[in-house]
Amino acid sequence: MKTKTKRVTILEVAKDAGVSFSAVSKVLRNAYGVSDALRERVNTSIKKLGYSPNMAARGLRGRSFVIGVVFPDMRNPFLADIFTGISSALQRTPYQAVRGIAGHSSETDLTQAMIDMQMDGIILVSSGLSHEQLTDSGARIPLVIIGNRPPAPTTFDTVNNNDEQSGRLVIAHLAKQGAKRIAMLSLESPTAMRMRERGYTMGMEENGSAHFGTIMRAPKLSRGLYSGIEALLEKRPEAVFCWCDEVAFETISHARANGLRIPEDVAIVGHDNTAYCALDQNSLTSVDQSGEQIGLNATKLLIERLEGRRECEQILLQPRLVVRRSSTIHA
Amino acid sequence: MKTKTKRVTILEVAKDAGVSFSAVSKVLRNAYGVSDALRERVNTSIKKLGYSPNMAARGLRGRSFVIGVVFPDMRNPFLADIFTGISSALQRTPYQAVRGIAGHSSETDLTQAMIDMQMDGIILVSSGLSHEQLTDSGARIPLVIIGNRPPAPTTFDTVNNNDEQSGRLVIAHLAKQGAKRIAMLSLESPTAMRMRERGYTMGMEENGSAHFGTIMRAPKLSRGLYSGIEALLEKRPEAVFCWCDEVAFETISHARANGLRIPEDVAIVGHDNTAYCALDQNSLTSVDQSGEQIGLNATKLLIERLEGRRECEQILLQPRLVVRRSSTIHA
DNA sequence: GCAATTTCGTGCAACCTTGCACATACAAGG
DNA sequence: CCTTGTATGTGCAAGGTTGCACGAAATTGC
Repeated sequence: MKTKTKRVTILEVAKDAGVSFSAVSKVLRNAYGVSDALRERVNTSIKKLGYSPNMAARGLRGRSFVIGVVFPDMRNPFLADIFTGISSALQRTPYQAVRGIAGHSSETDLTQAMIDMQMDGIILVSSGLSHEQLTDSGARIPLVIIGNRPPAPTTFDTVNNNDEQSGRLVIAHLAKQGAKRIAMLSLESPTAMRMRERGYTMGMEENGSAHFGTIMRAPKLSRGLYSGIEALLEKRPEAVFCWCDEVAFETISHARANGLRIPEDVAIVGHDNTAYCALDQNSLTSVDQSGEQIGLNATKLLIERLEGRRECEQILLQPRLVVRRSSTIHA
Repeated sequence: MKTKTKRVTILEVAKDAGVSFSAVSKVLRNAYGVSDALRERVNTSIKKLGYSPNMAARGLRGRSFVIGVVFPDMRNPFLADIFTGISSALQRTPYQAVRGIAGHSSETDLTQAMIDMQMDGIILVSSGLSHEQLTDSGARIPLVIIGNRPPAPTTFDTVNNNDEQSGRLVIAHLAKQGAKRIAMLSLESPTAMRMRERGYTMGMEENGSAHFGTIMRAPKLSRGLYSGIEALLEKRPEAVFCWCDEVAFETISHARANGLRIPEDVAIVGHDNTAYCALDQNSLTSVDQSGEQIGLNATKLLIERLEGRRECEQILLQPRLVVRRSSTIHA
């Protein structure tokens, strides 16, 4: 009953094919010095026995061909877009992706765990880690950071949306429609938010309404925000710029519950242009930062790193505003 | 420049502590036969050198203490609830969780990859694999299935919502309000959906409106559904029961866009009671199947398995209807 | 005080793979 | 026919850990 089905190893394949196990290894790695005949024979045996290499053993010796992706949570659908990009970039490569979610275990723990599992490299999304911690991690393992733009990284690559531009786009759009009292709901942690706030502030200054510069920060994406939104709406802003769509949806909900019309009483703008924005009940204006592009680029950078690049690289992508009813004050 | 910072190994810890490396291993595994003094000394060295065991090497020999979780996609927030449950169940155990997303790579590939990575066990969520495939996988590695209820599993455990009950709850609720023409939007793949459909059908029969039993199935959660929803709404059902909240939100969007009032013209009910249901713009009636409980139970079962249990176990959780405005026809 | 038992540590094989150094065979060049 | 070269395959160490078998010392029993 306890048929703990022994794994088929490279050795058994070798025996079956009647060659040395080194030869099998060569075929697997398609290394130099194997005749077509041998390759054929080995491949047949592999298929016959249903062999697949043990990643742990492989990782112990050289590369594991597994890369880790660390997300801050799994509730934000924008992260799904990023992952789509990562997956498709990995499509024609020998690499596999594995994901971890911070939030429960800490980000440092998770990163360490991934190093322990012999991952070849890590993509860290919207990390709350300090510049110092990132530098440290980057020294230990090839690292690409998404959504966090420290001044001058020396040990890792970054891919970011131009968050400053995001903020300015939104404010410019709202200002053009006459809005002056524009509030922002932001987030404490990733430094990308600081950039977005900067864009907001600059936009407000250009707009001549710097006096209303109201930024409210939450520690992280969570339900607890509600009370903050309540308080914010009581100040009666003409518009609210939310750091992500999910918060914007909540803001819409709250505005409606308080009898405010959208966009007449309060215009609302989100960020990320996730799928739900297009739903009629939301019809949310949002800044599109193609998550897929971001994921794609990050993966490209990481693979380049793994192939040997040593200098750091930074990619900045340009956002694009998608206007919908939630901010179309004058229809 | 290429300071590929060598990992600290168990050997260096041993040297630092002035003991054999086997002794260090004993401390790590807190095995029998270590004095407090030695334990102390080793732990100090571990901390001093910042040592952490190499999981790959560990996995090569015995258990890796990593379990894999396979999700069908990462867009459904209900999965986040499940993961929360899994994480908290893992909290006080030595196990770590790692996640993979099917959809790009196939589920079988992913499962195989996890076996290759020496994971100790796997939790498979809403898998589309056949009973046969599951049985096969279960024979190779400890396996718990969530959201898929094959007749009589022999090699794996299952945790499920009572989906039949879900369907009946919904129909009973709608029927009580006088609805007769109730449609259902379902999904092809996991067998759990068949159960939910069964509940719907039984409910419709009890309700005396079996003649309208309209079930529309999509291959998987995706945008493409839209056309199907259009067609369905044209049949003018009094209510639509959607297999998950996301589809319900889309249905709401479509109904609104077509000038239908909710719930007067068409009532809408979702499933999973995800966070967005409570938003004012959705206010979606939904069946609550505590994802957290499901994740918790699945993890418990898996750990029991890893600790040696051999008989299969099946857990069935009872759902609960949460009524909101989207189905409150007579306010 | 000697044997028996317990407690604490050490030695070493095994896990499965990679990748280099090496052996063999066969062809071509002189 | 011997030398050199190339193509193909084999042998083996190494990688970091676990866990068992085994010594050595300390404790106990009588």
